[in-house]
Amino acid sequence: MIPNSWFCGGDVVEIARAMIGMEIFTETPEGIVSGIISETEAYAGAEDRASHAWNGRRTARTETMFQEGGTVYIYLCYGIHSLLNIVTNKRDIPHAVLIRAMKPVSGAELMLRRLQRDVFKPSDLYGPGNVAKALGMHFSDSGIKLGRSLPASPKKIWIEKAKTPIAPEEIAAGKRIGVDYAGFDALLPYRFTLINK
DNA sequence: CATAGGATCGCCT
DNA sequence: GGCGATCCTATGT
Repeated sequence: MIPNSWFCGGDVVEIARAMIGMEIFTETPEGIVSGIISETEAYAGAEDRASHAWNGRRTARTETMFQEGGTVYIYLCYGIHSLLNIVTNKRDIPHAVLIRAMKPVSGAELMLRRLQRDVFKPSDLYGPGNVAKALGMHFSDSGIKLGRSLPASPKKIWIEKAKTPIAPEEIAAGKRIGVDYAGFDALLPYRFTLINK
């Protein structure tokens, strides 16, 4: 299991890149599921117009991002979708990595049931809303720590290092999705994808 | 209290 | 490529 200290203090962009190929797990009363992380985006806190914490904005929702690395920040988007992020710095530095896609590994049946689907379409599990849904994570779980559950929550979430190492040329960088409102920051190459071979 | 808008998705054409 | 769903969050009065 990747220790939470690994998420404390490094460059959020490099952490987002390094998370490609890692396997993310959740355990709930329904069972254990996992997937290989295949797309991430870095959100670089106060200096990043695309971040909810831009300009140091600190509210009830974004407070979770100001916690220490290894905290899980989940928020509701468009009234429907829970989006899952891992906080990646020291306390009070609101950096986070959004998990946008993964390749199903364990618990495919449970994930498909959660998605109300018969097959993965496309073959990868694409879209941040779908990732959180398949993992059984909900915005009300925001604030949970990697590696252990909140006392009130029966859910657990953790990340393991890649079983097969990912070569640098297998990772593509590009601009982030859906952040056109962020001006120049929308053009930063903060999105990483695992190239299919 | 009222309001506008969003780090999206799936279905339709 | 376009559009509606759907509701919390942030902001303003």
